Amino acid sequence: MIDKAIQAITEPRRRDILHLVREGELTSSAIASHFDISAPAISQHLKVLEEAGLVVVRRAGTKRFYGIRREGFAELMHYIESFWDDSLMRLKKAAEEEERRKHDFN
Amino acid sequence: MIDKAIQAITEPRRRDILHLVREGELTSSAIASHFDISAPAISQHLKVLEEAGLVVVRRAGTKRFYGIRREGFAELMHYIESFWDDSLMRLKKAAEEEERRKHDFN
DNA sequence: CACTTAATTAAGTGTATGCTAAATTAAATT
DNA sequence: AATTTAATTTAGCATACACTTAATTAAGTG
Repeated sequence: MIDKAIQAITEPRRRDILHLVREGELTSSAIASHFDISAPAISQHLKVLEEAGLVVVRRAGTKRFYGIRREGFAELMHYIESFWDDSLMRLKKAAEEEERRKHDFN
Repeated sequence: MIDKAIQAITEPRRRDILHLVREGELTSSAIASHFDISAPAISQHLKVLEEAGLVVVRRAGTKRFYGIRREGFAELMHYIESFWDDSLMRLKKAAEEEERRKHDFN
């Protein structure tokens, strides 16, 4: 799932879509009106975002309202964080090691 | 830069490379030995990661040591966080609103 | 039940991207 | 200076992906 989420946010227009729906639910056509690409193109992007777990759909009659899915972003953040945390810890240890060596030589 | 960083972590092999160098600096060939693709392919991936600001190179003789660049991941995290925070705040407000309505009706 | 509205799925096309093998760069060794 | 080692750049190819238009689905509405 994390793979799909990362894949999904690669495309700049999909990130733009996420920025739009972050403000609140929007229909497919409302989203499309903000771009100069066709409605099907938007629909395809929304499908990718949905499959990545970054948006959710709520159907109401012929309309479909798209909104952000928090859990998806949480997963994404944790993934990035894992790199951050590990490398941070390693750097911390390296710094401490360096500090220790300094004391030994002086 | 954030665009390049996101673009960079899209490719699964590049994420694998990041996992490897997260443990500590590695040469291009050391990294290549973990994969079944050619050395040039790895080199190209490393270039993408470097241009995205996610790794740094340290040259030593004919060798080049690749290591993680924390700042790059920090940027990435902040970007993801921005979606998270905004939508979280919105949901918090929505929950409070719901709570208020409950009280009004009971 | 035909028609409109909202959206998606399908088919086809051009560009971007990851791979390979071959050529090239650059530093160290003999 | 020639050779070896480490890595990159180049050129070419195959696939993935974002778009388009046309066709299809599905839920109201006259």
